[in-house]
Amino acid sequence: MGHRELLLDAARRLLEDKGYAHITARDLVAASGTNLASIGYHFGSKNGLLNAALGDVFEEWTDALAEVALADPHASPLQRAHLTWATVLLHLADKRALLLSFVEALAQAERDPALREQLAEVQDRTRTRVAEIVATSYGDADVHADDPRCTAVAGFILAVCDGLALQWLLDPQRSPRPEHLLAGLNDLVARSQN
Amino acid sequence: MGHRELLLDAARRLLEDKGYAHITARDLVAASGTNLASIGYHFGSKNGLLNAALGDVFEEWTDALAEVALADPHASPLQRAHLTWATVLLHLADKRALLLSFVEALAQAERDPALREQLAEVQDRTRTRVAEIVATSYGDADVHADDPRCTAVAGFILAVCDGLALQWLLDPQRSPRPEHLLAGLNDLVARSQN
DNA sequence: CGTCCATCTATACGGATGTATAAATCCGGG
DNA sequence: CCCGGATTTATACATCCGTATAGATGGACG
Repeated sequence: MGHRELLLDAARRLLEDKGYAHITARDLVAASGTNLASIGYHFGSKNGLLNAALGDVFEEWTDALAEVALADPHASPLQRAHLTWATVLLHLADKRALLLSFVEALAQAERDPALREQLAEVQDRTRTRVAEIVATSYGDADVHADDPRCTAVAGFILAVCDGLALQWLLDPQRSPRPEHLLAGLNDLVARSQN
Repeated sequence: MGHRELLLDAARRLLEDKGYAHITARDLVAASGTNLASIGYHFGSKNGLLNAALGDVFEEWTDALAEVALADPHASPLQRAHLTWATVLLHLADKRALLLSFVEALAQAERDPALREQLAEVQDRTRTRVAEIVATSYGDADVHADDPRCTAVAGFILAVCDGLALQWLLDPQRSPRPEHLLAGLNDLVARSQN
């Protein structure tokens, strides 16, 4: 394996247990057994390397979620949403540093257009994907993923995912539990129909 | 005004238009017309100063939101939620750097227990406050803010707020619009009742 | 007026970091 | 075998940052 692959691997490992912002070029060298200058040679800069690695990890994470949401082909949209939220919360504990990496990257993206573009693209792809799942669960061939109803539901589900993760990051103890979310949602809608 | 107040003011100003992470001690000195050593003298450290300022700004922001949510005493919970989401999205454009400061602070909080404690406390207070509003709109004297139904709804509303803000930060163009959220929510629940 | 404490000033220190440079090494092809 | 481009190595550089230190200043008070 060349230094390129070694560095990419090390970056992924570090992202998953040290976060993004506090990884130094020398950390990457130590974890990969390569050389300081190889970072610049293969990736242009430290951030170039980190961002390349981050994209991969991010994508895998959303892949895993999509798989869960699709597990039961007969689930209703709400059931899928609930399942997704529950899964997010369930796996959060293992992925704390990774989640932190996303948050740090999000902050960093404000000053790094390339990174921002990359993250936005992943986000958009995720939204589209969720919209597709929603469309499928309509069971109506005329309803496609780009139907406003589907994108709306997708945006909503993902907003809850993001918000959940954020609240959990700050205070796991008091963060909402999935069944409460579902109850809250039902209650919210029920009360407005009186 | 002593250096203490000058620094606090400068910190708030910088937080609102430069974010958190990239403020240097020398920025604070320049913006306040004080002295490098005054930071240490009055606040112990640069982060001490920044965190003190951040707490204030954060609190004002949630105050403003609560006021909006309470504007119409006859609104249903869902109407309040919708109004809150719409308001968040509406004001986001003015508060971009501030929102970024929160995200950066959230990342920083992982390595700064005092900051984390402080942010978690504000979050908790906010959640309680929203729960109180929800309880009020039940119009039932037996339902209090600590009723699970209220805290559940509150957690849910805030999760959506957070998620919305996050998506908007990354990509304002394609972030969900409040009316779509509402439509998505209704659709989600309606479809699950078939 | 003189003392003393709080506050303010100017500067130095120590350290860490990302990147560039130049030399060494490797390896495939002629 | 040997050449040359690709890669790897070792190190130097330049910069920036947070904080500590030591002394100046100012004003309240006896």
